[in-house]
Amino acid sequence: MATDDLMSRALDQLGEDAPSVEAIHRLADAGGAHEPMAINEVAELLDISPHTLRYYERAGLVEVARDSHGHRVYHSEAVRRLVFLTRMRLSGMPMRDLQHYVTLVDGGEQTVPERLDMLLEHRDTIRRRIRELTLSLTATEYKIATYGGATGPDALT
Amino acid sequence: MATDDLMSRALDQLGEDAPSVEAIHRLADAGGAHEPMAINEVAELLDISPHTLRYYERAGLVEVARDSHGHRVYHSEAVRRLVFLTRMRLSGMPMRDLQHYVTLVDGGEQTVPERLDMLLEHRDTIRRRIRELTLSLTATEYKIATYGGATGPDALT
DNA sequence: GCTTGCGTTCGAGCGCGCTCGAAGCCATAG
DNA sequence: CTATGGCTTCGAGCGCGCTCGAACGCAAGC
Repeated sequence: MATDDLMSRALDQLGEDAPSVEAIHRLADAGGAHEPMAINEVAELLDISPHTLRYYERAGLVEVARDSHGHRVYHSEAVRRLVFLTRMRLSGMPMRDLQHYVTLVDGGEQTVPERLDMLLEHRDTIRRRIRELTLSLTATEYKIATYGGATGPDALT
Repeated sequence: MATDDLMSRALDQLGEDAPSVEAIHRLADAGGAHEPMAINEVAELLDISPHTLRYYERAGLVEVARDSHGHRVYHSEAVRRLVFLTRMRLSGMPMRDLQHYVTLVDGGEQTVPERLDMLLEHRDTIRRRIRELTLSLTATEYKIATYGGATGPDALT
């Protein structure tokens, strides 16, 4: 009984925003070439503030070129890296780990195995988190469904 | 193609830990009666520290009785509330909101509609977060799968 | 020529959610 | 009888990830 509920709910979550299309679109974005961009454009693209972009640069996550006026110019390589970084941040990877990751990237091909390890571990972390949230979702929906029955089986107040 | 992948992955997430059983178990826990418990027992039950339990109490989230020595005694009502609170915290509800929620509970039956509103909104927040994480998971798995092809379509470095 | 506006650097500050330390009380073990 | 250990209160401190403010530069528009 509950298993079916959980299954259909999971499918609802995946279905509600036509996510496969969006996912493909984002992946395409990540791989595509960009014209050099100004900080505000990148900020809007990634939905973060220019402050945060400067912060990431200070933190050593990405190198950004300057134009003749000292203004930041984000080339496609920087943009692609930032797309990756913001996705990792959004999914909960700590700054620390991202800093370590980029030092690995700078370390060349021989660090590929360790980079893969990090990604595999992060994948598992995301999966755990999704399961955790799915449980909380189930509990919340249960409480919503049974609310008002103070004498009922909820009493979860 | 991608849709099928996403579906089966979602089902995997739900299936990996026999979650329906666990969910039912937790819900049962939440509704069941407990003997009065000491702070350490509650901490272990909820997998949080005694420090955090005292902090929640100071924050006004729960009232806890004392024994003759001034030590905390968690009756089943307090435990049930803490089960709920920690589940909400785990799923990302801010302390602020929980504080507001418990003041509503203290406000009596007439606050039930607002409480329900909060739960509905939180449910939507959890759903959004799950979708967000599912997207990041897809991207991470894609990167893992295509890693090493520096000339390939990934270039997500 | 001056204002407006967007960029720059740097360090400091903030909001959140804990987490800890100091000082003290009480009870049981040796 | 004393020491050990676990509880108490209280306020302070911390780690994270931004977020902001001050002081300044340059360039296009009126």
